Amino acid sequence: MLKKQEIRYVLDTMAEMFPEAECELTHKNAFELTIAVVLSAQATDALVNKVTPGLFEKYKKPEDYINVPLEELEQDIRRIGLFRSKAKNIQKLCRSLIDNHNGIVPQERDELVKLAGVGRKTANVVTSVAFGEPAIAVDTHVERVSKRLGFCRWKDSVLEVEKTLMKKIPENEWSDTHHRMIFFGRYHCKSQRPNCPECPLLELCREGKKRMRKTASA
DNA sequence: CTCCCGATAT
DNA sequence: ATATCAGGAG
Repeated sequence: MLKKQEIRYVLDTMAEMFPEAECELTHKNAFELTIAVVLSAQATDALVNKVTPGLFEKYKKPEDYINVPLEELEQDIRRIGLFRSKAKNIQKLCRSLIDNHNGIVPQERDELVKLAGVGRKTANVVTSVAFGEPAIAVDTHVERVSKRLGFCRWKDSVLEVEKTLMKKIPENEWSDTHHRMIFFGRYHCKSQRPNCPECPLLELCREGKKRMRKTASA
């Protein structure tokens, strides 16, 4: 596990590597962001960003999503994958916004997670990115980076990972480091071919050193 | 836990 | 061919 001093070094190094890390899902408001994050489950941001421009041109308000047949919405998001469940969730989500929230995306995490298709991770993204609340959304990248680097234990659940990160990182740095960890995981500490040879954190990364030994002897 | 699912990288 | 992608519902 990383020591306090090492965590400071990791955070500073990531800040140097990705100084302008931010949400890469294109959106113009909280509603579009919510839809985009729901769509992004098990899909790349790049793919979602190919679909959402046309989608947001056609569907501007919650009413627009429920005023078309489910099959039509399914076809409009088909390329992203998991399209049947996502289309259904989006229509339920929009009905709930209209019925319970005056057509507006609520700011409270407790209310956000009640929406169809919105779990803890999506709620954290929305509160953080759209409403400026400190939060650490643990997605596949944050989880992988945290475990490889030793912020937490390999067996920890995503909720445990989030709790540990919140405890070990100052609250005013949550949102920035959250995005930097995503960039670090997406572009450097990748799942399939992590760039350990050029990693400035290799010396304190147990997983990285293990991988280097493996490739050296192969 | 399984299922949902197409696009892309390896 | 297979693994992975800003996960969540049942």
